[in-house]
Amino acid sequence: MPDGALIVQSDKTLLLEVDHPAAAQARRAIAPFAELERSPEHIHTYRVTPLGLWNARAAGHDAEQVVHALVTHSRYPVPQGLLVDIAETMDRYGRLTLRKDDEGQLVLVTTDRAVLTEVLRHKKIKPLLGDRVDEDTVLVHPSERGTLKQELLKVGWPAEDEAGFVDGEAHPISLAQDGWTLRPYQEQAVDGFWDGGSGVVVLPCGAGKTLVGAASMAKASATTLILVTNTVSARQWKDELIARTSLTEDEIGEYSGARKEIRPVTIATYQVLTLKRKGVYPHLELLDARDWGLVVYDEVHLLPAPIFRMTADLQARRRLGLTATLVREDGREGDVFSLIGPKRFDAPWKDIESQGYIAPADCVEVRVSMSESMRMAYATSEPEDRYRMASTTPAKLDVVEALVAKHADEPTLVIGQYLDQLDEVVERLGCDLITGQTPVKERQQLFADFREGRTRLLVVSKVANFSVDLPEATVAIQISGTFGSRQEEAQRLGRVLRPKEDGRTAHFYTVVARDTVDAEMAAHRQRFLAEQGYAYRIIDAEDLLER
DNA sequence: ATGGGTCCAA
DNA sequence: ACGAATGGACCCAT
Repeated sequence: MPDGALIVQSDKTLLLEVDHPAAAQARRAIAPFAELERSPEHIHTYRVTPLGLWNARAAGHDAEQVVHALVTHSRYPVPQGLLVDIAETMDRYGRLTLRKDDEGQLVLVTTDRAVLTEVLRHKKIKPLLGDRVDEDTVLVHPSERGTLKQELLKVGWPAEDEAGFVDGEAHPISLAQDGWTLRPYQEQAVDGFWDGGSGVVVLPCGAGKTLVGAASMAKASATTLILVTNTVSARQWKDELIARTSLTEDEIGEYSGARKEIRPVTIATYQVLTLKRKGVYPHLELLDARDWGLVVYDEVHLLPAPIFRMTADLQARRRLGLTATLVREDGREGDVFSLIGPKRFDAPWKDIESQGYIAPADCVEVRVSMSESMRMAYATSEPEDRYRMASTTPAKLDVVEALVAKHADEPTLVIGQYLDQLDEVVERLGCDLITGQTPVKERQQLFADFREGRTRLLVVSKVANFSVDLPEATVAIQISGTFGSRQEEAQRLGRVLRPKEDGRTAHFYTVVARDTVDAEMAAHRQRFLAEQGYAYRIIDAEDLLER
């Protein structure tokens, strides 16, 4: 009898039977190269993509390992064509290599003349290349190093970049030696990045990405430019660097709208760099203000498009990308691969959980039925109004109340996207509310009340996605969210995953209106977490309310 | 110089 | 395809 957990199909999809005893093992085996596409209750669908295979390749996996993973877990004989295809795709990475020749010139060399000939014929690639040195070698203008990698990836011949980096201006940085050490996975992440030279480290929220950055800076011991999404995060980086490294306050500069300090370590917001005036970028000078030895990109999944363009010109500098999820809602994963670098380290959330660094989580989707009148209104409404209508159905309020009562003595966050809906929750439950309009002072006060246990229930809007100083909770109840955003889901779950002193399980609820677009979007959002091995339980609101 | 408020882009 | 939050510019008051 065939009994693997996977069904491997020739269209490059993999079907994983979730309740199979070896499902977890199979999921782990395919995670390095397959992306989860759909995750309903029983069968999850993964897709094998070229980018996934190349990331696996860059991480040191070879085709043999990928094939082995499939063959081991497959229920039926694996289609031969697929195996051939996988081997061929993986083999495409590294046929072309960027490196420095003996005279120090940047060249593209190949182990396969036909490939070089093929790419030379591409209209977009030809102009990026200089004279042909010999049959297997062609000159590359240093300024086209990034663009060339982007274009080569697009035509399916991603180049391995071994051209190395400038050291940049040296600056002594060491990790503080006062009774703490990097966690093993952080150490591995730093080594993975350093050996690769540039690329992306993927770690869950709260797993200490900043420390991976700090340790990489210590390894480089060079002037460093750190790019972050917002000013709160900039301040956090600064505090953390002062606490955990030999760096002092006056060695770290802030380059934002308010300040324009350029110091050996400079922390800048993406926005200030992307600011455009009459068609030019006035703050681009920052990138050349110093001979940076390392550029750190925080939250790579949010990297704005203009930064990609600027990064194309920074290919000679070491680049470290940090993120909780490589998924981008705009599909520019390929540009992250070409311009920042391949994935160098990736710790599945479940692995970090089993080591006790993040709390175990119980994820539940609660399905509520809309009232008859709401259903009629929904059925006759314009498609553009439907999402909001379903998301904000008043029936959700009863569920929130019941869940809050069920976890009466635990710190609980209610998270939603529509301010009116949040007002209703506050009215019903009589608790505090934090939105974008809440002044910073008041926010900090409310955060402090919650953190120190004076209040146990807090309703928050989308600020929850951004604000780094949101206190930890053990229960999060999500009542509405951005159109199926996977990374939002990841952020929000991250909010409750700080390990609890007593090893307690965190609870993550998503309240969804049955038979509506709300439910569809929820399914889409949950894809990322399912990929990380979190199983959603689905329960009926009616069952919850009876008890 | 610093802190607040309003407006705007994406 | 939407509503909400953001950082930054600009302006004004100390």
